[in-house]
Amino acid sequence: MIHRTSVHTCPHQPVEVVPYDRAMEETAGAGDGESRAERKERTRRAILDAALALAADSNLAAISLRQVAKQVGVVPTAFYRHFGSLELLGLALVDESFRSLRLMLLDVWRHAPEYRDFIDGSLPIVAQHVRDNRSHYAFIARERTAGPPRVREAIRHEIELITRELATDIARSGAAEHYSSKDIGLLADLIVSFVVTMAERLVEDPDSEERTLADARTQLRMLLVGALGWRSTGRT
Amino acid sequence: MIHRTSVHTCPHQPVEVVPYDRAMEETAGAGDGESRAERKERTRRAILDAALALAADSNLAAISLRQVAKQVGVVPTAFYRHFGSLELLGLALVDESFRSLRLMLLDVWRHAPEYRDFIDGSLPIVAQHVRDNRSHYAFIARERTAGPPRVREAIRHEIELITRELATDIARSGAAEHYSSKDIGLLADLIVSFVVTMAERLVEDPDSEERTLADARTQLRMLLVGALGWRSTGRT
DNA sequence: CCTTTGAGTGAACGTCTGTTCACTCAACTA
DNA sequence: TAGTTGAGTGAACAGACGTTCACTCAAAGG
Repeated sequence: MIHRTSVHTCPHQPVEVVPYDRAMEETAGAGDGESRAERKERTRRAILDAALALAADSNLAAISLRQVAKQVGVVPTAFYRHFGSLELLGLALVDESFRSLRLMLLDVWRHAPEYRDFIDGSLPIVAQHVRDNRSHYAFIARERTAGPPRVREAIRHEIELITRELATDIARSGAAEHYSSKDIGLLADLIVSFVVTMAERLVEDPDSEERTLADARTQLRMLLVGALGWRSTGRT
Repeated sequence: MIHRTSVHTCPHQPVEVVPYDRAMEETAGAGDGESRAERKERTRRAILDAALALAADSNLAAISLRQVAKQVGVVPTAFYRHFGSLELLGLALVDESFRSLRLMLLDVWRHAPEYRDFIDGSLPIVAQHVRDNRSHYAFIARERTAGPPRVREAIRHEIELITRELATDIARSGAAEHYSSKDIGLLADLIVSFVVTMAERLVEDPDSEERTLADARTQLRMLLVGALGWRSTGRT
């Protein structure tokens, strides 16, 4: 583990997550009509958020169950009531991230039947979504290559699903009529890979969003204008 | 930290690195003509290799100085004689990885003046290099997004240098005569990003190398045939 | 030859780790 | 209303962590 300070005592630097303040709730009404399930869900959320925030400074494999618990304001053992391990927590975060992402993509595909619209209309929507869910995208970007094997696998699978969906969408749009279905898949993969790279950059350097986006637009146009003029050599 | 076992005692699973066996050397001749500097360099190498092997199971931020020392067969304090911290060790690994990578690229560019040669001739060379230096590529792929900030920055910078070099090479080759210099830079970035993605896949799933390579060749052809027919709109 | 150097040692420190266990006590259910 | 359930508690454990310090003792250098 790499410490940020060179001293023994790690000063427990404050993270953005608001600690789960049990005292406050109890003084302010002694259980103001909050059901058991609601309270459990609230703690679960607090754990997810705390893990997301703590992992942001390094990564999932480098944080500890106890750090998460302290951040949430709960005793370490309470963690096990919600997740069997940090790895399972990671899988939950993958799930959560991609659920939101898929909803966004549905919206994108509804509004972009043509590839030109795709470039000018969709990229900003993706960028907006990255901006609104930075910590989730940062998590995906990191754990995609550095996470525990099962987490990596889960992310890889989700991205593959999206790629397949894009492929059927390209086929349906008729923008690549002369492509074999295999080559449509490769084109979709090319586009998704590119967008993943772009998202990584938006996450890493949010201040350059405008420039990153402008460059990406040009690059995507190079890629598509070219690729769609290309002639597939395979059959079906 | 995420443990691979659910028990207290971590059984210290063996890694491929041969432990630095001090006893053997001393019994076998009591210093068989090895200079002080040579011995130091040998320990340094052993530390680098041990860190590379240990990080392969998770990542740099998740391994400990003590694990590395145990793997090398040396007492924890000895580590400090070679590196001030795990982060500095990481920077050394970045340096080492890219030194080898740059030599390979020099070779590629010398043999590929035309873009068609680039696709059919260069991709296999890159793939070969990934195969021969898997642990280094795996390290770069992971730490590029999940490493300590300074390590991430170092990797980003190295990749940027390579991109610039490719851009001047494209310009010199005259393959994109109608491109503005800025757009040549964007094209180079597009190609490098693509190759990085391909390298990540070769690392993650070495058994599918042949298929990954064939797909990448098709995709790169889509990208280049298209992009080089594209018309730049900016001015120099 | 005698001195200096510096890679590697080994004990010690205070802290943090994952996991166990028996427990409390408010919300739910019958 | 009495009984069950289960989220959260708090102590305890054995071990791993980074870092310090004074040390050894062979190679290097005068």
